[in-house]
Amino acid sequence: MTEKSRQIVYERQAEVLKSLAHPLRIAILDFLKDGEQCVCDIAKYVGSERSNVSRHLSVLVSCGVLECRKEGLKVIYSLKAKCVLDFFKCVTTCLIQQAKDSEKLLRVL
Amino acid sequence: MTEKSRQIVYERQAEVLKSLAHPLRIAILDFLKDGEQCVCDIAKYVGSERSNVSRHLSVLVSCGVLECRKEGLKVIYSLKAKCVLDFFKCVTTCLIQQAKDSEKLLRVL
DNA sequence: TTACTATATGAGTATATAATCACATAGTTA
DNA sequence: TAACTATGTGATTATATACTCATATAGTAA
Repeated sequence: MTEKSRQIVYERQAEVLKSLAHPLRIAILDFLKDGEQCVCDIAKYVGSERSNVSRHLSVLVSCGVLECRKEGLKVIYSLKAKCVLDFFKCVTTCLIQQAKDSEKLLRVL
Repeated sequence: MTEKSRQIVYERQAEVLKSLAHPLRIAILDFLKDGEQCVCDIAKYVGSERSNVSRHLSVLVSCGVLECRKEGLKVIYSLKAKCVLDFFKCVTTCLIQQAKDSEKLLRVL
């Protein structure tokens, strides 16, 4: 792999990770892990405007994390790359470690 | 878990994922997966200014992904949450799927 | 047909993030 | 001591991202 194509891979990987790196989009994943849902129900769950949710959904679709299909008036979104759900265990490990470190620091102060 | 604390968890998870969602920081992880390194060598590897790299490193440390120690003049950074390396297999799966989908579309056009 | 519902998108604004340069600090070596 | 090296940080600017509102489109139902 050349230096240039390595850079491109890093950029594309960053795009996918960026698509996951937003509280509202994480809430969407958390909702969809239990099954497919339409935009209106997703919007209700995450507590944001439909237009905003629609845009966040399209980010996730364009990165291949979600997929969607039309069903009458509704558009039904579902998880495509289920492996992203595994990320959260590791992320939670980081957060717990951070919390422990803060605690340790507090005891020294 | 209350609705409010759920939101806070999503936000903190997003912070950690955001710390990974940058090409330069992914390059750093790629370099550090083979062992600890000082800022100057990391900067050489990723091809960016030390001051810039230093800032990116501090983002990763503050999210608990990296840790560091002083050794004389140098500061040595290393992977703390090695589990983040597992993310890249899944991310690559998304990218390959995307590429396949584009290919499929091309054949229809 | 008209009225309605679900979804998507353009434009504008606010906010967040990244890169650069200058400078500060800490440790090293002559 | 002075000169040097590695690292970190403040300030500025450029760019990217997210949210809101208005509007467009597509399908449904009266």
